[in-house]
Amino acid sequence: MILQLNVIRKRKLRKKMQKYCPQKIEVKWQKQWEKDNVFVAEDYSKKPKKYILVEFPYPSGAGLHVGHVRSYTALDVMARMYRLRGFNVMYPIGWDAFGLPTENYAIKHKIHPKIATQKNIAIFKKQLKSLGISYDWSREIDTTDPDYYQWTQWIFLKFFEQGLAYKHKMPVNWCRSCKIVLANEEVVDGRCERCQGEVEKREKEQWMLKITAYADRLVDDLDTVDYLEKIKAQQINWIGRSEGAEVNFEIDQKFNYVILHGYGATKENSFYCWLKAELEKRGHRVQIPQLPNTNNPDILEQIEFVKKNVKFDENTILIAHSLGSVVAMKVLEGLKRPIYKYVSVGGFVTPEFLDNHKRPFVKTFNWRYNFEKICKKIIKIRILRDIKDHKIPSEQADKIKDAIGGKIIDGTGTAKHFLGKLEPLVLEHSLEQLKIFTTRPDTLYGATYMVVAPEHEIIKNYQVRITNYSEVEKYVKKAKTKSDLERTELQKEKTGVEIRGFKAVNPVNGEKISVFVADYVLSTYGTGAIMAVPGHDQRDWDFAKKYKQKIKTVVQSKVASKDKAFAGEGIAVNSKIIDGLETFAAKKKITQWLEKNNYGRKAINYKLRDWIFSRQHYWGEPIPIIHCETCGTVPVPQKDLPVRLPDVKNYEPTDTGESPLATIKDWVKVKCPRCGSDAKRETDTMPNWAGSSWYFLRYCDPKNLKAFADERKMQYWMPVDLYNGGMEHTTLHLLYSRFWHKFLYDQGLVGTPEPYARRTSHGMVLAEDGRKMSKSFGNVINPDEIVQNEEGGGADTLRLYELFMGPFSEAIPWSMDGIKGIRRFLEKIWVVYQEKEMIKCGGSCARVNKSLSILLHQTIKKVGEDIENMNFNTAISQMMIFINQASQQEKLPVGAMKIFLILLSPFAPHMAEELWEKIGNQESILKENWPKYNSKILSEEQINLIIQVNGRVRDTIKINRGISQENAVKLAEQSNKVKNFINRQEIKKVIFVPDKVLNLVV
RNA sequence: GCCGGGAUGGCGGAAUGGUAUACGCGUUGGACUUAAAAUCCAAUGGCAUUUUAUGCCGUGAGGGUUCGAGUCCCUCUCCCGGCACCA
Repeated sequence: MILQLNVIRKRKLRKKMQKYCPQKIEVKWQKQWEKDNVFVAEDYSKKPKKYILVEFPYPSGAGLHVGHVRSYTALDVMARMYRLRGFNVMYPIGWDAFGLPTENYAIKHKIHPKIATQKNIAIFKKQLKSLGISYDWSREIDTTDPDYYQWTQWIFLKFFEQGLAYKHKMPVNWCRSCKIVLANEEVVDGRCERCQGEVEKREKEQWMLKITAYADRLVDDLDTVDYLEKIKAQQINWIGRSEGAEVNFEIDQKFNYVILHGYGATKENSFYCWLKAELEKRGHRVQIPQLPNTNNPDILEQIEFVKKNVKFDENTILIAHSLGSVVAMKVLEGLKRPIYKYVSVGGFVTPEFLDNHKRPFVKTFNWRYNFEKICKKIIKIRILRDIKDHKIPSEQADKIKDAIGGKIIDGTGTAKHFLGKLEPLVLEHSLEQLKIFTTRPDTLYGATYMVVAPEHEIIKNYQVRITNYSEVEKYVKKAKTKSDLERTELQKEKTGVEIRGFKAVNPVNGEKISVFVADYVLSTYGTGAIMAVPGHDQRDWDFAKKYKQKIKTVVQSKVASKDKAFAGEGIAVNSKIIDGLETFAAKKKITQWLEKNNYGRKAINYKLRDWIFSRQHYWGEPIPIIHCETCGTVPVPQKDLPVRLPDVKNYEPTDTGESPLATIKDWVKVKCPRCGSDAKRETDTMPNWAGSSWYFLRYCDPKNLKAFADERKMQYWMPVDLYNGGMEHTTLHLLYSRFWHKFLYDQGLVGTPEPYARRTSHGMVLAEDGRKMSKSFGNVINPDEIVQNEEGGGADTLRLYELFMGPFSEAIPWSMDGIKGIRRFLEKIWVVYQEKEMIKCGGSCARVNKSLSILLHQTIKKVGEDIENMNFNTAISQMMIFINQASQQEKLPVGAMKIFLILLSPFAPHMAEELWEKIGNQESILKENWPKYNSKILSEEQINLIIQVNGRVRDTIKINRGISQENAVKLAEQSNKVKNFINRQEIKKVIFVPDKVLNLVV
């Protein structure tokens, strides 16, 4: 009878039950949420803030990828949970829309990239909304919006003001097919990251950002943030800091030195005496003409004097201090044949001193030069600047460099204005030396030859001294025409040519050693020259064997081998001053020795290069700079920002490598903001990485017209509490944005040194065949297909599946069968909530169903903890366990089932809302609180105590938690199974882990 | 070569030093059905057995620590990711 009644009741319920139609309920709730503005983050709310961020997408024509969905839903689950836990959550989204794919699309289809971008954004937006992700759409940003990119330009100008954005002529990576300069980061295995085309080297003037100035802090500050270990490791690896020493090897050539003193100085005063002595000690010839009227100089008189009394030739090195540099330049101007080197020590070219009034000669001097002529008279130029100089403004060095070229060496004199009794910097640059970098200064005694890169300046500079120049030149030319790809592909066999005509001197033992040119030495790392220690470096060993150079052992090894270099650490041998020392101590001691004797110093080198910031393309932020013939490089004044991208007929880059902007004459032509004369705009644009380097700040205050973001708002929201993105951005975007943020921090514009408190990465979603999803393989899954599939899909199904497929940070192949399982799970929930009888439990669900209640609290605990640790897959498993048990009950306590819906709501928000409504709630589930678990209920669970004999499981007994060891042993001894194994032997030892295991050792 | 992370059923994967294989997929059997699909129930690491219950073996390989090891230590193999002639 009762049975029959149940059947009738069930049938009635079945009639009432609706089919699960995800499409219907999902759209319904999405509209509702939008209407109620439920996901808008409130500035300055009293609730604790939580800034959750995902990398904003590039709105490509291909639409949303299932990989995007994985990252976005994962963080959506977190955002939704934190809201339920009472946090003021900001979860924003926007568009990183400048860049090549859109430009290429524009070229192909003759559509303005702005229009293509807007179209793509609309598609992405629709797709994202169909997933029910709880973004705060009111903070949407677009990097291509002039209101946005004016601030990208503004920040660039800050870099420029601080000297961290500079123009530099350099060999750059040039992609032949994209016709674009690539950053080092965009070259993968010598090929263009985008088109796989070959990359060649071209000399070009480029805008650079001085990220190397932040290298140390970018490494060190990783200790202050919570990033996945592998992300930290990759960043450290990429920056590639190595500590070692710089060592100078003197060249064994003799030179004729001429020293021109400065204002008020004499031939005998200290500065020159020490230098003369040092140079003569080394066998060089030194002349110091005493300039006439040193306290009241007349420039013409001094020039005539020098011309008359000094003989210049191709071996002359001219060192001029202070006012001597003015005389020197004038003398050089009039020379017939070039000298070798000019060293300006605290020199200047225009009459701007810090103590102008004390200098009567300022007015009498002729300050006009013919720089072109001067340039032709010098092969090598060094400009030494004392950054603490009290007489000469530091811009003077830059002015000399602008006028005649050369290299500025910044340093501090032992006394101001390089007037000390021995100035190491002056000595170092007066001498002719090869500077090298090594991480193993302890092997210096084992250096038996040296190698310079084909690009090294010594080759050009020493043309007249190199006896086999044509052979060397041939090798260099060949090496330079090789692309990076060719150079690395042919790396097996090392090649090189000995440079004849001079030798280098090993400072520790005075040995004269040969210098080679070889392309296994890179011009871009260290100093472009190395000391070769074939005994302890495999590359040098290979080269030495081929070119028959000596191999010396200077570090003792236990694993001595005749056909391999020993590169490990050990005891120094055959190394006079460091013999017997361990590597670490040996390095320290020899470095100290080098420093003391002016042969070198401790040094740090980085693999990281400065960031090439120019692109010769249309679809990017114009670099806000104006070139004026009289004023030079002038920043666009802030009131003229943004520099808008003009419309152009043709988006293709020009064959000269200039941006298409260069073809718009009206746009390029502009008045100089400083002097008002005709000037030209910079036509290069910024790389794709610019806009994304600061976008997380703009979300704090997306509509601000007066600043990139309001200080107080940033104070409230920053730093980002959780930032998730792909591993592929670890060395590019992540590093760049940390760099920008640190720079802004130094400028006092943001409040924290690091932008992201925690950084995680999602694993890639692979295709079912285990390969990458790609159009060319035809294995791409479109999320729309899943969302719109009525029978087996829906947004909730897709969301859950993407999180259930495997550990969040690992790459997992897609599985259509896996989706089926998730949809079944959702259907099961649907059925449980409609078919089962819900019992009111008046505060205690445990009274209605104790075991389900215990399971519920286990589930509350596990789901909450798992979400925080991003173990979404196991959180979902736990919910499945709960539903499986619930589905086997006739009657369910309604309180427990409500709580379960709250747990489910971050994962399957639409279903949770719908069922929440169906079981009779008026208000949205979003207004609920995240449940807390009750540890008392958890402790009431009966557990299986494992009984082991000699460490092997023999039985389990059901017990209440908290059983004592005594009682446990008593119970165990009653078990027949256990008795058999004890077999009347004596129990020697009892190991008892409460509530887990009892081990009897016999 | 260097740096990181891995290796667990037929598959995706779970396991604070304490019952290895949770959860899902698949497979097999059963129920429902004229039938199929869907759904529901049950079984599902291997081997052995005159005791169907019990034993033994099992987390890439080999050693070790421990009452007890997928988990810790040492050696090695393979796979994935990053860097790479970086001195």
